[in-house]
Amino acid sequence: MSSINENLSHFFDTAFYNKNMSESSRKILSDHNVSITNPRILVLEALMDSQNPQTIDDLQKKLENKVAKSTLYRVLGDLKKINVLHEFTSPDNTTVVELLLHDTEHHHHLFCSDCGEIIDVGLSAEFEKLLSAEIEKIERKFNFKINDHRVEMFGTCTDQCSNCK
Amino acid sequence: MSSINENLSHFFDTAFYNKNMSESSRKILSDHNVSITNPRILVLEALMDSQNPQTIDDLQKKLENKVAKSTLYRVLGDLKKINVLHEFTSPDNTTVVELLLHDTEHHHHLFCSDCGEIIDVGLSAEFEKLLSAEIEKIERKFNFKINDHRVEMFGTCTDQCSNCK
DNA sequence: CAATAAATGAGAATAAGTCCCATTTATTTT
DNA sequence: AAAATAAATGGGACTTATTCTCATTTATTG
Repeated sequence: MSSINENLSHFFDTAFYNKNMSESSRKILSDHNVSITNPRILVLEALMDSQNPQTIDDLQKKLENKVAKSTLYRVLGDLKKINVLHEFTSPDNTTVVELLLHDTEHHHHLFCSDCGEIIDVGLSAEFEKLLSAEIEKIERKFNFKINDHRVEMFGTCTDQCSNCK
Repeated sequence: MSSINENLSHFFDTAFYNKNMSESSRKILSDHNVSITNPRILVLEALMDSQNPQTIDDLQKKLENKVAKSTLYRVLGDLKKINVLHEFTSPDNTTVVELLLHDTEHHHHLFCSDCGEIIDVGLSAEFEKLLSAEIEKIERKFNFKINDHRVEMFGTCTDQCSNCK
C-alpha cells in the first residue's frame, strides 16, 4: 500500500518472513551457526518489526526490559558479526540499525531532517552500473580496493510526513 | 605532489588561504558576523591544517590545551551554525569534522578500514548530473525535497597506505 | 574608556556504550 | 535423560564523548 513497502517488497520474501517471525529468527540464527536463545529471538523480532532502520532506543522500547541493555548490545554485535545487521549513524548522530536479510538488498538511505525518519531507497539498475564505473575510476585514482558504497540523501518530506508513517 | 592534494586543489584558493591562516580565519568569522576571538582562530587554524576530515581528538592534540574542551565543542557548534563546518561519523563511529570553505566544493568520502583515513573525493561532473537526475526521481517517488546528498565509499588502500599520509 | 554583552575555562552532569562476574541457559557427553 | 561443560545473560559498575553550568575573562558598543 505505502510506497515504501512497495519499493522494498523485493527485499523480503514476505510470505516466508512475516508468517512467523520467531520461526524466521530461529532460521537466521541456525543458518549462521549461532545458538538459539530467547534474547536473540526477541531482538530479531524487534528488528523485523520494521523494514526501515531503527534507533537503539526504538528497540529498547519494543523490548520492554525483556532483554538487558548489555545483552541487547551484545546481540546486535553478534548479528553484525554474521552480517545480517547493518549499523550506521544518522545526520543527527544517532546510531541506527537494520536487518539485512539477503545479500541482494543493496540500497541507500533517505533522511528526513523534519521527523528524523530514515527510508530505504533502491536506485535503478542502470544508475548502479554507472556508479560502479565511477567507483572503479576512484579505485584506480586512489589505488584503493572499494568493497561497498552508499548514497545518502538528505531532505524533508513535503506533505506532512506522509511517508514517515 | 600527492594525488590527494592534486585532486582537491580546486577546493582552495591556496595562495590566499595558506598565506596566513590567522588572517583567513578572521575573514571567515567576520564574513559571517561572528566575533573574532582567540579560541575561534586557533580552532580554525587547526581545521585548516588538514584538507581531509579530522577527528575531535586530532584537533585536541593540535590545540595542546590552548582551548578548553568545552570551548572546542562550542566553537565547532558555532562553525556548523554558519555552515563552514561539516560534521559526520566514520564507519567506526568516530565523529569527524571538516571545513567547507566554498559552496563549490561538493564532494564525497572514501573510507579506509585499514588505517581509518578518510579521503575527500570529487566525482565527475557528468556523473553528478546523472546522480541529480536519479535523485529527482526519488524526490517524486517519495514526495521529498532533497537538498543534499553524499556518496560514501568503503574500502582499503592497496599499497601500504601510501594515500593515507 | 566605561558599560554591556558575549565568550571562555574548569569541572560537574549526562548519556551511549562497554565491561565484569555471578547466575542461568544451552549444548554435549555419557 | 542426567551430568558435565560451554556459552549466554542480567545487572550494575565503569568508561568516554559530549553537554551544561556558572564564575571569570574578553570583546563590543556608546
